[in-house]
Amino acid sequence: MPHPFRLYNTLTRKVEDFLPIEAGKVRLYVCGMTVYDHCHVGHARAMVVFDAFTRYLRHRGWEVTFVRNFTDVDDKIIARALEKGQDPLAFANHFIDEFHVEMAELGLELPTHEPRVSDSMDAIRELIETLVARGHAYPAGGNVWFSVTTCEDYGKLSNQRVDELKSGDDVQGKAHGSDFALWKAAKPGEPAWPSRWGPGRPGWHIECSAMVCKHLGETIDIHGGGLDLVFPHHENEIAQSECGIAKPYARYWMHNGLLTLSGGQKMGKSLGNVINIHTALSEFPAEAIRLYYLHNQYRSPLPWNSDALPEALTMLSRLYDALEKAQAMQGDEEPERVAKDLGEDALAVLELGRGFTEKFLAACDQDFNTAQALAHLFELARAVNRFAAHKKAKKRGRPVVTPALRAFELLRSALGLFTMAPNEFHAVVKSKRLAALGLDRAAVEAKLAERTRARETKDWARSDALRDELAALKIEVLDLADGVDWRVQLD
RNA sequence: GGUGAGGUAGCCAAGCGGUUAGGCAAUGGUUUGCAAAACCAUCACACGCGGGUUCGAAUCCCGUCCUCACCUCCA
Repeated sequence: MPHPFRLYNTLTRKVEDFLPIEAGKVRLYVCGMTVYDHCHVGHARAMVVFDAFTRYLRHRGWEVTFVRNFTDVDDKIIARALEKGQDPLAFANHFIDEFHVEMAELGLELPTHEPRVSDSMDAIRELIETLVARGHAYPAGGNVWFSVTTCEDYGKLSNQRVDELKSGDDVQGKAHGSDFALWKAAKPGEPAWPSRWGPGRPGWHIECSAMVCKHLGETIDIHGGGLDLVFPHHENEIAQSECGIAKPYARYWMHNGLLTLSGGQKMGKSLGNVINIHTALSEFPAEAIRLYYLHNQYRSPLPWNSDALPEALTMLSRLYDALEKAQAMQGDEEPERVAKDLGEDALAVLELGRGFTEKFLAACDQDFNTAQALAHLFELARAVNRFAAHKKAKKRGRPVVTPALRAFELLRSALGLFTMAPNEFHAVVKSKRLAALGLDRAAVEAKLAERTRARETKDWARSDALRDELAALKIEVLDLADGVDWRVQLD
């Protein structure tokens, strides 16, 4: 039996108990990319949030059907492709392929379905025909427009009133300034699909309505996307679908907050202030990026600056260090006995570990509050580190740290973090940071080896000089109890 | 102008009527050949401002000042 949870619903502006249409099942649709450019770190937030949310739901026992579309037929795609002398669909496909590679690298699971506009023409035309037949849409000069004034509760998601909207582009043939295109007549040289209104292509909003219906049914449980899609995109989807099928479209609307720059201004393609996810992934491990997104509540704006990823990596490294220490512990006694013998710190890590699952999932159950859920993990990690300083922890500590190890496993299955072994993680960090600074690994390791030789003969002057040289290259040397390690500075 | 979100210690950020959230930075300490990492302590009895309700408010109510987003393509 799946576990209940609560979710903020943009439609009602309240956190509500989630009630599924069909017991045990969640039908989730999330607006994906319009593929005319690279995926940036703002898009990636939405992708990671809904990937993590899906993992959490499945962990909680829900059967999730997750659909995320690609908009591969669109004005901007066509304009950009023709500018470069390329076929628009091939141009879009190129970015879809890149998106898949980057999302795999980011550690995303594939959605159940990834429909494309170009594959959904039948469903789109069918819905438009229904809307025309029902009097909610009208053809004019090869275009088909949706008539917002025929939709009684138009504006219910964004609380807009038709008569107060600034009127959009003044296109000939439109009956009302806020009417929007369902079908656009093709101009010469543009890709076109046949229809009873003449050759053309779908408008932006109709595709999602059609794909939702085709893959998930007439009414779905949760519709997600970025907060910037509330109006007009999601508002228009509701209008089209509810006028077309005369049933509610989506029961819960879940919107992720946007990435913001200094001063709170949002990051967006139109503002030209974006960082591609490819760039971030080349310099930081995927899980550091994931932690950056998930350490904030998904609805809050998330500030982006040059410290964001270094800070997230610092946090993640500390957590992996705790995991590594816990994994290194041995022993197979009764946990209570070990806790009794080794003192307060052992007892603390045992108790925090045992209480973790409940606290972690309770936070996720309350509007997917990963910020609070992760705070519990930091408490646990500190307890592990504190206990690890005990001189008998390594030999006998395993039993008291076993619940903590399970906590890290829970993070992997419920949020997609800690999917690597700690040594693997450290290796990834090193290679990405070296690449980010353009450093040569062999040269660094040669200097380190030379320094180790100097230390063996207690030639501290030489050893420290080499450490300074490495520091100048932004390499920090760590002399550990069982050898030498190093890392690349983050500032 | 319309609609919505928000203002929490140096910075970021949970909480939303009564128990130290958490992170990052900084400073001191333990440790170390010296460092780094880790741990401990401090910064932190903080909640835009002014009233009110309450035994009790960051949390509720009224007023007020700011910030951001959407209303045009945007995750």
